[in-house]
Amino acid sequence: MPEVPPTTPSSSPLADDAVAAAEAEAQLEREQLPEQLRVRREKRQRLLDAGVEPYPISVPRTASLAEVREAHAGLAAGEETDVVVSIAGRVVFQRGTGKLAFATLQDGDGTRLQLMLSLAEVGEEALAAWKADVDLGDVISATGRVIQSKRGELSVLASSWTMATKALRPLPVLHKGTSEEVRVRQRYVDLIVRPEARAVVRTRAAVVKSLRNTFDSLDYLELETPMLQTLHGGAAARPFVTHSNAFDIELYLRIAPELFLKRAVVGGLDRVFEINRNFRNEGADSSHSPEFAMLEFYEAYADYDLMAERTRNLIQTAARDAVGSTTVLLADGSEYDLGGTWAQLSMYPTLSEALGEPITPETPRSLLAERCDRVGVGVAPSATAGKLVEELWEHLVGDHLVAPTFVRDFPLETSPLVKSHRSVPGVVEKWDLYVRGFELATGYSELNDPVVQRERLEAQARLGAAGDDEAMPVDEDFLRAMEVGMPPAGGVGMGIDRLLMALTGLGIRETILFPLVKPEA
RNA sequence: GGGCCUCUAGCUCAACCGGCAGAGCAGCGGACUUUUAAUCCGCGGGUUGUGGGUUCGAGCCCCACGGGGCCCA
Repeated sequence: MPEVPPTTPSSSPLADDAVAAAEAEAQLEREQLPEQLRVRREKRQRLLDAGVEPYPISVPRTASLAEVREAHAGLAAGEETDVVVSIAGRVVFQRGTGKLAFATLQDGDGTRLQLMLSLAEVGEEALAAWKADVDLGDVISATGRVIQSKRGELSVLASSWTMATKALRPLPVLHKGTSEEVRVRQRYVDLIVRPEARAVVRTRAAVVKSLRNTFDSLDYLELETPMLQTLHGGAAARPFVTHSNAFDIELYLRIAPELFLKRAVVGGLDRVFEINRNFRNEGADSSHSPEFAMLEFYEAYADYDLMAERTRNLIQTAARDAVGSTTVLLADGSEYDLGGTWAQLSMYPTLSEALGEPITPETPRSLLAERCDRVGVGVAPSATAGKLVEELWEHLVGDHLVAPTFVRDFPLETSPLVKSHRSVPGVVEKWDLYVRGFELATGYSELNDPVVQRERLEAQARLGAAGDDEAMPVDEDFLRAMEVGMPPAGGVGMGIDRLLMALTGLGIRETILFPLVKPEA
């Protein structure tokens, strides 16, 4: 985008000196470039000096590499056609003889096609220019007949070629991978050299498309609710804080869309979903990213049982749409079965079994803290009895769940937005879906009694005042919406990145195209 | 937050007990009209992540810091 140039000309000797010094420094920097980068810059300049544009606005292209492959499958070795095509692609592999050069071109979808340049067909000048100017990584365009080489490789035999984009940096060795650091820092390189990296992007897009299709078939509306919020609510998490210049107030990047989606349900939007980013100012590891894609959906007149069914349907349909089966192949080569109905178990009974003694919502905090100590779970002084139950359960049971499992009926204190259980006192109608030992989704029968909701949020606010920096503040506008009345409803939150992890067996940073990484030194 | 592993040429990696920093690919120059990680001849390419320390001598040992990965909390 062109900037308006400054109106004051920099003609003072001082400014000129500064400009000269900057130029000298830039020159020095160029000279200190590694040889391979310098050589490519020199080639670019040589092209310009010869009147050849290294970055033309457009180049001839009448067919993608895949289209050429499709239209000419099954030619015999040595067979030539009269079909002339113009193709373009990145040079990923080169072989040359004196009067004949071969290059492998790669298209954006990973399709490759061989290009041949023979002295007889392309001419002396164009062949010499090819050898002098083209490096691995350049994008080029070529026009010529489709033929099958003597060794049986489908090829375009060039009658002319032109530079499409001169690459100034060499590609990594094609037949090794990229290092883990290059993968996350330079995904653009990773995508060129590693087919698996391209596949993840496509799988992710297919999954999201499938989710949208499923929602569409259920008459759900897709909404977009605020990412910049004046209060952070809807989850137990530390928010990122930012500042609005226009309003001169602190704002939070959202930790969850929940409180706004529920306002929408109050307004009569009975079936709504949102797929968008959440931000949590917490640790980053192989299953947590500070920004992550979240799906939340709410349905009036549904409860947590129906929402569990909806969730299973969404995931199994996404698996079939994105990878072709509910039995998925993981990155380590093992298979994982997401098909059929999934196990359901209840938190307090399974924890009681694991500990060998009955644990109920009435079990005193002191006993739970002692059991945490015994099994090596760290206890924060501010943690409630319910929090300790969850910690113990995760440690003793959750981490070991391999097959997809719904864990039901959570402690009340840790679930301030969930309705109390219809028959079991002291617990709420909430489930977590565990897949391969991690939490993939959570579902509620949503709390809609505004008086109880106020009590729960005020209890949260007291925890916050006592130092719990994950506690929610009281959101008066949300409570006002609840007072207007939300129909009975079920709701679910599911991490999109985690869903990709479940379908592929990859770490979260491999499922996110451009994950947040620390700046290079 | 804690533990373990890792950082060497553009890329992927070597370098024995602390003793002249190397290979393949890539690059540069040359030969070659059917190659498929072509082949053959020749050449260049390094602040060993950063800063300290020990030592006659440090890529290697010690300390601190930074980046990445894995495991745990």
